[in-house]
Amino acid sequence: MKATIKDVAREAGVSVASVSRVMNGHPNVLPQTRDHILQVVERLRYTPHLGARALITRRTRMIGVLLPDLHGEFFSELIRGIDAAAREERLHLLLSSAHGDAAEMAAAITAMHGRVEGLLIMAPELDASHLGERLDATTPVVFMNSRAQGDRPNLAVDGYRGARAMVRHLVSCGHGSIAHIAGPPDNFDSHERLRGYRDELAASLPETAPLVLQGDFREASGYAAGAVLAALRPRAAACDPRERRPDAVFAGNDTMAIGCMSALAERGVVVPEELAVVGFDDIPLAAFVRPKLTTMRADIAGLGRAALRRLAGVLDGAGPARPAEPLLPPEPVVRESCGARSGPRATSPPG
Amino acid sequence: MKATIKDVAREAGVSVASVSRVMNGHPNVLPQTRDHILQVVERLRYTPHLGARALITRRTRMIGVLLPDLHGEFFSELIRGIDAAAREERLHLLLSSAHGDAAEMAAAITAMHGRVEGLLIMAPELDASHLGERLDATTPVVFMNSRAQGDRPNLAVDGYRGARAMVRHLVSCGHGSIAHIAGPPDNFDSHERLRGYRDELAASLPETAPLVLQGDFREASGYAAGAVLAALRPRAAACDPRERRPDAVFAGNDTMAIGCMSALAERGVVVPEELAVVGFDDIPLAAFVRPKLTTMRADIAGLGRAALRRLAGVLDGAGPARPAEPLLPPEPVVRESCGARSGPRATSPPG
DNA sequence: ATCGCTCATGTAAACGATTACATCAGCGAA
DNA sequence: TTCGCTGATGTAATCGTTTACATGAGCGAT
Repeated sequence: MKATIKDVAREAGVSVASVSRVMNGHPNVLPQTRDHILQVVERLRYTPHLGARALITRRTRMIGVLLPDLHGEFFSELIRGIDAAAREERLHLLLSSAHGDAAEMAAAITAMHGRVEGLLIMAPELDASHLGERLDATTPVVFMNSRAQGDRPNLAVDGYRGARAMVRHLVSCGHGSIAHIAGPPDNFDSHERLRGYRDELAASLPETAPLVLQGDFREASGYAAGAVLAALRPRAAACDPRERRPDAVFAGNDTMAIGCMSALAERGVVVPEELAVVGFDDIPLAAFVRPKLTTMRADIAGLGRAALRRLAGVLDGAGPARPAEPLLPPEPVVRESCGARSGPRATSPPG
Repeated sequence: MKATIKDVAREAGVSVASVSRVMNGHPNVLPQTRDHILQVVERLRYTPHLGARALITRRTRMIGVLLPDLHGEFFSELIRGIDAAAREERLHLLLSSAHGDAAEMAAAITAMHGRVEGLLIMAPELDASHLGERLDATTPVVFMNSRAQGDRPNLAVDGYRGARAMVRHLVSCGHGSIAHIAGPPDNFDSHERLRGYRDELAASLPETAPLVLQGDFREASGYAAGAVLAALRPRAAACDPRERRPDAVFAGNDTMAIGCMSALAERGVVVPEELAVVGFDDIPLAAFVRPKLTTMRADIAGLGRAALRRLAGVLDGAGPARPAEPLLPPEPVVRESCGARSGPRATSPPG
């Protein structure tokens, strides 16, 4: 059995109060007493029981992190950011991932009561709005990349503006028809990026119809979409515009973009000359595929870091002020896969 | 302030014991009493304070996960496996990542005392052996991919055998000279894979000298290594064998392999015809790069899952028996980048 | 009526810390 | 000597639970 404060007190011939005082660095304890207690602490290998301490101080310094079923680099980057900030703030992370539905998430929240001081939640499911009711008003919560939850803080990358900027960039590269590989339906990020694609397309290329391929943010779905695109008639041979392959495809994230390029390469469709491909997120790997992927940098780690800092702020009494969080603006990083460097293409050859 | 068990008891006109009993599903409570209490619980939105419960039951159902500075998909896959198993075992995860040195890790362990019932530690630093002293003998620990720590359980992917198998495969593809891109020094995994490379090279290709390029498991270091390899003289033009480019390169992990291929493609070295490239881990992306990456499947998620189950086992009294854990055997997944499909090459053209 | 049993419920002692308050020694001033 | 102050230390309440044990009601057997 592990040593408790009582063991130390008995062994040192002092009261538990004194031990507590030296453990917490309080003044008003004789140097010799302190030294003696410290020796006993060392000898007994005493470590304070943080659970017991938390019970009375009402500070656990733990925060719960609830994440959906995230994949690949997005997940690691997010955690990396959160973890780094938590370290700075001397906070600990209770991680609970892979939440399918709101019910499961509610269960996880219950499981955290009395353990955490605050919650960091990423609930990209569009129907997660009734989740706000499940959490009592007393525990501070910061959302990430979620649909607005009442007036609770919500930090998000601005997928809508990012998507519009990306489509605009493709148009400026001379691409006259642009498809989109969407992320999972009912996902907030997918939704925003799709919405941005639609709106910018309508604004910049009003004569063309949107072409949306359904994906799920994973490699394989990007691959499948790539196969579909490869099967369409190249522009030159096109007759019915509906069977014509677009000039460019904007994937909802980098992972799908890479999957898509894989399918294209396999079928001999050369990127970007025959079909430009761009992504979203700027995962580390984006710079290391061939051709290098043009994408929107989302700074996912920064998002995690900012969210945790925000939460730490309200924990320290900065208060839940400023309910409307500014959306983090993603910025374009132009590499090769968009065809920008090969110069603008002819906009629309006849026939 | 949140409702406590006392509030419920008072409100329902019963004792705290009764409330506790219904909350824990004990028998011996009148159905009508139970129903009444349940109603009050609902009305007051009472949730048991798990910290307080843990204090007396001595079961927190939390386990601490200590990870080094992991990157990319390896990290996500590992967490995914751990998390899935934890969910099954109704355990919660206290995550602490990015531990540079043993001192920082010791601090993290202290910070977990009294919160967790057991520890899952990945300490690939070779000098982490004195870490065992830091943890008292009473808390169960399971290591992952670490150098053996006394007789504590240690689950690991067999990097040594995996590396040998991979080198053997390259040889069987007809490659007569093989380089290696090593992971970070002082890392257990790097070390094992490098050792496997060396030993198998000595066994299968005794006439050739090993060529080891230093990397750090990240994309950029693989890229740098690729640049070095591209600069070497192609086999045909070779004079001094030390300046001759090898036939194949075995990267310490997939991430570096992908970085390496990126550099090669950029410099016009075609994979696998001019230089075969293989990796290790089989991250999801490995199947979606061009050419598709041949690698050793490590089942990282499976490792995490197994480690957590093992820990749950000793928690439930299965005991710390069977100290020597079998190493998980990685298996080769042959795709395109090794040149296997293009048939065996001429082993050694004259000159 | 008494005994003894079962079963629902209540009382109070833990768990391991923190901390307000009490106590007490030492000491200088009146 | 006595008072009051200061500063070190001890006592005990407290945090929100669980649970061993006590209590007491109901009831069939004697």
